[in-house]
Amino acid sequence: MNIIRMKKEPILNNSAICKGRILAIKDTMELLSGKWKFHILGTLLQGDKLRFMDLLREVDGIGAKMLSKELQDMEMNHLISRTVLNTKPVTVEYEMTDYGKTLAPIIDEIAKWGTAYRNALHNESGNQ
Amino acid sequence: MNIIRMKKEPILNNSAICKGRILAIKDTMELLSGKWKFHILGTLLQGDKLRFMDLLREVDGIGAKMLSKELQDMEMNHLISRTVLNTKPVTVEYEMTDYGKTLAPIIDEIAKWGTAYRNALHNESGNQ
DNA sequence: CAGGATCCTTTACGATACTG
DNA sequence: CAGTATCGTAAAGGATCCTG
Repeated sequence: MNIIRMKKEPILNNSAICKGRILAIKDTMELLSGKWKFHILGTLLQGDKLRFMDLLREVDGIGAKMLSKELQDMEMNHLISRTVLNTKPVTVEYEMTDYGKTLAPIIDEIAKWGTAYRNALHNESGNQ
Repeated sequence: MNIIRMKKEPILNNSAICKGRILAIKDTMELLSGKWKFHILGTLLQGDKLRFMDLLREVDGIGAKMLSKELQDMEMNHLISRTVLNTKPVTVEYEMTDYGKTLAPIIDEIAKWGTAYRNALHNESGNQ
């Protein structure tokens, strides 16, 4: 016996109106999740090639394991590139890809916000 | 004997030039860390007040526990406000504070990037 | 409805060693 | 130098039940 099921469309209430935007945010943050991605990207975006040890020093507080993992992660997503040089011992350079550089506006906004508003907490008025 | 020491300035190589910027990024991300903050903020920024259950539905995938925790966290940082209404049973509304709304440019950039570039991965040229 | 309490599983993260 | 391996802690995340 074939029971015909009403093809129940997903309810499109107000919630769904700007769903694309929310999906876009989710998508982006999937690439940038984790405690260190923005920090690393901010560092790589301000100059050029950096070696592993450079990053270990510049990204304050990160350990080798996390740095390694985050770099691999972002390399897989084509945000940064990894170049091994024929020196001895080997030198490895990391830098932003062109694709990764398109993240600059995001990082810039974050840096700008941090500069402008972090101190705003001090003179808290009745800002609720 | 006074040995005149060259007043060795702390080495200001490229690393230190934009240190403030990096600190600003770290600061900002401290407020926005976690898997769900951007998602929740993006949702709250696109409309007005939302109740707990609304957010539970809109923020796709989050559970009650995490939502509760993230909301408390952001309320503590004055990014959002929580209002309890005298209904029965109680209604609780969340919305962005004026301070929280200053995050809009960041969220916008993230949403914009997600919309523009998430599909870029499909037609990968030799972008390396 | 808006959550908190409890329990349990899975990642995330960190410190310390060790290798090519 | 540029990592990996190993181990241990902390936080994320889910399920279920409970309360005002």
